[in-house]
Amino acid sequence: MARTRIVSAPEPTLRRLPRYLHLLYTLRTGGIAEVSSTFIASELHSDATQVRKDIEFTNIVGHPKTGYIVEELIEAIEVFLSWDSKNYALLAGAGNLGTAMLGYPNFKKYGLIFLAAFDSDEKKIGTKIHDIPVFKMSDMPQLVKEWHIQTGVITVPSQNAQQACDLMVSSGIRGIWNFAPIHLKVPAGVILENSQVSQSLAVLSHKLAVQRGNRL
Amino acid sequence: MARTRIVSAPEPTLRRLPRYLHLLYTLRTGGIAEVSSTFIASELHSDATQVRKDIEFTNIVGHPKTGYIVEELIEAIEVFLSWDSKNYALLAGAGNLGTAMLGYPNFKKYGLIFLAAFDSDEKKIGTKIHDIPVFKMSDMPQLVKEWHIQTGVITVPSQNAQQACDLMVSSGIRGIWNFAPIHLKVPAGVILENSQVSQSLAVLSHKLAVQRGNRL
DNA sequence: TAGATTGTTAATCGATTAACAATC
DNA sequence: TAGATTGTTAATCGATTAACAATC
Repeated sequence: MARTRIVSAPEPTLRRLPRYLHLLYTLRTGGIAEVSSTFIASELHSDATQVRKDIEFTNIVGHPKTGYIVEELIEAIEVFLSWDSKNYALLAGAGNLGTAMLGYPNFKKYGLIFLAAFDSDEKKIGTKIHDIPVFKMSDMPQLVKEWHIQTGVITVPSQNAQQACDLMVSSGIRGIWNFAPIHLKVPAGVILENSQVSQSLAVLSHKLAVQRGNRL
Repeated sequence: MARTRIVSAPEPTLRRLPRYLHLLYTLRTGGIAEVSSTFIASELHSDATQVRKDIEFTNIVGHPKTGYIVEELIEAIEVFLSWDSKNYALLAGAGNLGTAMLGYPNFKKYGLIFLAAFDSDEKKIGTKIHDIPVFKMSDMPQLVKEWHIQTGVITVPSQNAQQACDLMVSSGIRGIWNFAPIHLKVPAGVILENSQVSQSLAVLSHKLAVQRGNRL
């Protein structure tokens, strides 16, 4: 079976696709089989042309008058985001945030499967958190190879983040998802994605301040 | 003292400012008093002109040849993001993620202070999580007024998120920080910021897939 | 001074939005 | 058919990047 070559899309598109997907899941649950870009746009306070442009990247074709088949669209977006196949992951830093990540039920939907956690705390090593075994840091290189882990999640404190990152890189991790509020240095070829709550909070608290200022 | 009116900035700028701030904290800890846009750009793999443009929004003025005073810049960014003043918050949904949020030590730096958590689980109501008391949902309107809470964090499951959101809005919450993977409807005037891990993961897993495709 | 840096204007780039023929 | 929608080209918008005079 010829698999269509996945080409890259602009980041804004990549960030919007999960929003469409969540809406489509709701529609499917409601037994709705077809959906138009107009409807998606009005539900998400977006623009119909933008929705169509975004959908185009997934190589799906719609039908004039009726729109897109919900089931087809779901599958196309899942394939495009690579959420249809398993993405084995490890996590470094089994603290509050790390524990929450290991127990987050939605990751399975996104193909992300945690096989191992790593921590430097002796008391945690050898235990299981949400059914995932915790290992000592030095076990990482071996387990990455044995279990074909390609994604590493960093939930250690800032001051240990670069060290954890370096260990992941030297272990053979291909993509790093960083939750520590610090800029990590990675070699070319390793993909780094920062998910920093501080960025999101900055937008919210600044907007709140502007709003307060406007009502003075 | 005349306080400069805070004007809005583009979202990309707002998202970059915390990155500068984290670097500046590191510099301050290292005893460095001055920094140039060139240096910040090279450290963060960014562009010096962009750094200067971003900094301009904070109304700080630099010095030719030497750059900016680290201490001044830190304060200006903190003021601009409104991280210098207290932002009282509540959280709805004291599960795995909610518990992690309540215990996240960095929020204090960003001015975010949790005064109350809300949950529908009888067993959690009346207890404390990371020193923050857990109330029943129906107590929300009264506590928001009494404690002047203006920010609400949503960490409930998707199917309960809109309900939690509506309760926050009717209680008088001005800004909502949503972690549920669903599109929330809020009235005009209420600020909604989505911090959805799925968006960040979409970027990472798609890039990983493209990289894999390129090496076939 | 010479040279590094800022502040700012102009040029470029890329994403969003508008317009509309093709389709069913 | 009439009318709603797609797919796509063109126009607009806004952010990024380049260029450079002013500054110390």
